[in-house]
Amino acid sequence: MSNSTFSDEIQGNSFAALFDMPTCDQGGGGGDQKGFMDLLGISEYGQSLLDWFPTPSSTTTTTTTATTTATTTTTTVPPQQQPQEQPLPESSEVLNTPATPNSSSISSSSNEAANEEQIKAGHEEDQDQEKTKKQLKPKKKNQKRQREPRFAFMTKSEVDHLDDGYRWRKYGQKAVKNSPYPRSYYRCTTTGCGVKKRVERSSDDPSIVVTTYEGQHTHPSPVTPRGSIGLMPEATAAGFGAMASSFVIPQPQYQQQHPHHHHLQQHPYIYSSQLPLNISTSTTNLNSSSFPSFIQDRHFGTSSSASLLRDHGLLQDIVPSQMIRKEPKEEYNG
DNA sequence: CGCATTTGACCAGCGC
DNA sequence: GCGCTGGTCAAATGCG
Repeated sequence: MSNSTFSDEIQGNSFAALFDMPTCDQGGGGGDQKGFMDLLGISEYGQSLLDWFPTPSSTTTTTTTATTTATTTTTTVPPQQQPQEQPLPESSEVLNTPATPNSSSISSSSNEAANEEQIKAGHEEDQDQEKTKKQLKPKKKNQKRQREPRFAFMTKSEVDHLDDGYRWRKYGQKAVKNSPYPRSYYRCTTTGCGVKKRVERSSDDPSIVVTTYEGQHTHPSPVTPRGSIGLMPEATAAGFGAMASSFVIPQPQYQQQHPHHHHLQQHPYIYSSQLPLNISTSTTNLNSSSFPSFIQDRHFGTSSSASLLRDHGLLQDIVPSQMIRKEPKEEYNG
């Protein structure tokens, strides 16, 4: 079931957050009506939070600290919550994430590097071998297919495929076991960029879309999202409802090299996979230690935090994966 | 015409 | 070894 899939990553230590997307996309919101969410998640590599979402400004170290220090409060989801326990093939990587911040950072970094190498090599190989007409990828049997670091996030949206500023090409769709909703596979269309993402709906709550990114873009976002959130920081801080255009995945390198990519700064919520998932839907908790302080520091600042706190309703949509999985059942059953 | 999507087939990994 | 499932490929099709 799709549940197991997400929860795999979620349990493993990937982060999960739920956002209530404004449904402007349906109502003729005009423009890039794709549901927008500004939450960024990190999965297996706690440290990679930085890699994925480095602080655009100068608070990088803050993020690092917050990410690593939070490791003690990892929330694990009791297996029995899953109607069907399944082996977690994907999560194997996720779950194997080193528990120690340091090791995670190191392994993560090395992994990334290694992965990149492999990706490049793989691409060349593929292009050669693929030309041999679907001779069926002579994948290396010796070593398991290496997966890139992934992170998943949940979005409450009517739109399956969120516009994140990059161009994606759908290359597959599969029915998900125990889920009425199919899973779609996308690949970044940019040459040489092997980033992939999967999009599927939660079987528990159809309104929730789970997007899993795999790999890192090797290029800047080709598309400057309209409504560039970066142009309306206040609106962003004020809440998701005000944001309309797209979900932007920041690219570390380019972000730093191209500070004009303001929209990349629009990530009010960054969850470390190792942060407590029991972030209550209550905004109170957002203010407490259970909510990564760096998030506020980085993205909201003091004034923004105030705005944040005012957005009680919107923030309530950020719920831990546990709740996402449990609540619907209760609701539906009750 | 070029690009994106759809969709059936195929392969790899894993559990039994 | 077999079957199941996830992931990928690529031809066919659709769309601007």
